Amino acid sequence: MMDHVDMRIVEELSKNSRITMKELGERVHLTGQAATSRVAKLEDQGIIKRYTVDLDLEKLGYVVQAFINIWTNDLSHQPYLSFIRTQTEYVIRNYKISGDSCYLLECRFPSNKTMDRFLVDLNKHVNYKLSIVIS
Amino acid sequence: MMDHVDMRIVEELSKNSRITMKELGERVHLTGQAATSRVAKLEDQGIIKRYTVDLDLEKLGYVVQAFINIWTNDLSHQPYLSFIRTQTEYVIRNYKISGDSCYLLECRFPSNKTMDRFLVDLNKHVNYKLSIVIS
DNA sequence: GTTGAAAGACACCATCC
DNA sequence: GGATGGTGTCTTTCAAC
Repeated sequence: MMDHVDMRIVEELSKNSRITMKELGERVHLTGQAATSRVAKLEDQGIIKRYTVDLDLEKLGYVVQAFINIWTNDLSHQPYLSFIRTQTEYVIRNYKISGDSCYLLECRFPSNKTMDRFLVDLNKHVNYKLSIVIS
Repeated sequence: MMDHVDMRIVEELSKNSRITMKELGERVHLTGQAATSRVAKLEDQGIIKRYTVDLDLEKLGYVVQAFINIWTNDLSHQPYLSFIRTQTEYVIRNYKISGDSCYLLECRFPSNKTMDRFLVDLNKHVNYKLSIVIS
């Protein structure tokens, strides 16, 4: 499926996904057209899911970043899962994990005040342990 | 600094960073030139850090994804920090966090065997608690 | 921030190896 | 699978408003 050239392509696109296909081709010693068709295949296979940007969350006004471990004794996790689906502004990702806790929730908040409000609401559904990201 | 149009631009580029400036302009009701200059400003301000891709790690052969909480009693964290800098293939991100543990390490591995080797080496520098990502 | 026009670069197509 | 050549589109850089 993936050969070394595909690996190099994925690597280069991770570094800068807005380069032209011609430029990408040169970096992996291919013509632009060959690069284009390989990238199209990677997209079709779902290996490349989407093209996106790395943003500076602090500069965007999200001053607080946090990881929140989630515990719940309920057999159904639906109340929790429904709740976080309503909080897309603050929730970056929600991982189901093995180990002590049930989920690991990655969040960002514009202030401690909004985080506090979020945690109060979260606490209606589950127990949690908060870890603030320092760097 | 950031107005609503800039917010919309960042939003659209998050969804697809490979659209043309003309297309981006249309989506936020601007001309291509105006979109280009706004994006250039966002890049200069460091709000847009880089253009990248979302990859399917499983399809790339990284079958195991894990979060690892790190504890250390050493005053200097340098041995640990030096170690993870040598493990760029497996380490996605390393967060310094508040709370119980010192760091939260996000990793991916092509197999349980490679993860085990990593953990054995990691254990020479710090104590850890492993959480495997299920979904 | 918009419009318009120029040159250059790129993407996409079919065709070929 | 990859390379070549032609056409239409986009980008870039001016200008003036």
